[in-house]
Amino acid sequence: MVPNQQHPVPCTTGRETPALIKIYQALYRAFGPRHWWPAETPLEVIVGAILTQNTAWKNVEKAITNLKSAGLLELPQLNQLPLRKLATIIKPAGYYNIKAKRLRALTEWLENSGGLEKLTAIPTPELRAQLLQIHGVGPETADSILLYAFNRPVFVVDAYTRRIFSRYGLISGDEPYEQLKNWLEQELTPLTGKSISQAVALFNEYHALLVHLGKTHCRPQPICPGCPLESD
DNA sequence: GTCCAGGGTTCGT
DNA sequence: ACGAACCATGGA
Repeated sequence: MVPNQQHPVPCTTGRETPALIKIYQALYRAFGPRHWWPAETPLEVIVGAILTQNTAWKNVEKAITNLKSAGLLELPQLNQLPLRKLATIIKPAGYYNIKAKRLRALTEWLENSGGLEKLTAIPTPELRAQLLQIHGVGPETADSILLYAFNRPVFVVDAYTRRIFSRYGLISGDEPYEQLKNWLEQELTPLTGKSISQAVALFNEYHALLVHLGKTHCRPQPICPGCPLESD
């Protein structure tokens, strides 16, 4: 993965600090940098993005370990591996039959596009549109890939994002995906200065922090005991 | 045994 | 444009 070099603290000169930034700052103070996405290469990010669909990350790690130790976490090898074998190898991640097909759809796209390097030249809206065409790639998976594999400034909306922001009254929680994504990007982008890489760094860290809060405090039923956001 | 996890597709209304 | 069933493993 590409590290986020710039410390993603937005400039909040003028006016009152927006709630979205106060939440971000509270999370960053409480948890520190999350160093997302936990992967060594963009391809590993992409594979992980499919494998983690509605699945605990712990199980994804086992599948990725299997792929690595078999030397299959490279584009040509992964794309040529028979679907039956691929499904067997990623079994711990669950839904292994559909996920094998989804991985294949992605690696075929990568091969037909001339590899990850060529795709770097494509503008974000077009790249996002191409990703959404791929079978098994929905909005959240596409945006995870755009942000964490291609370093594009998109906000990844997931269940934790909805749960946490709605619990604090910022949203109702049942808004359409695109609406939430656009709102978050429009609210946060003006606070990130002019550089795109700063927006990338903020979106990267913010999503990672939301997931960490969600996993540790913000499950569906129980209410957050000792939630870091309560003391602000 | 039941519920949930870093979703998406398909098929009903 | 929504709602529900479906996919499947492993941990709590």
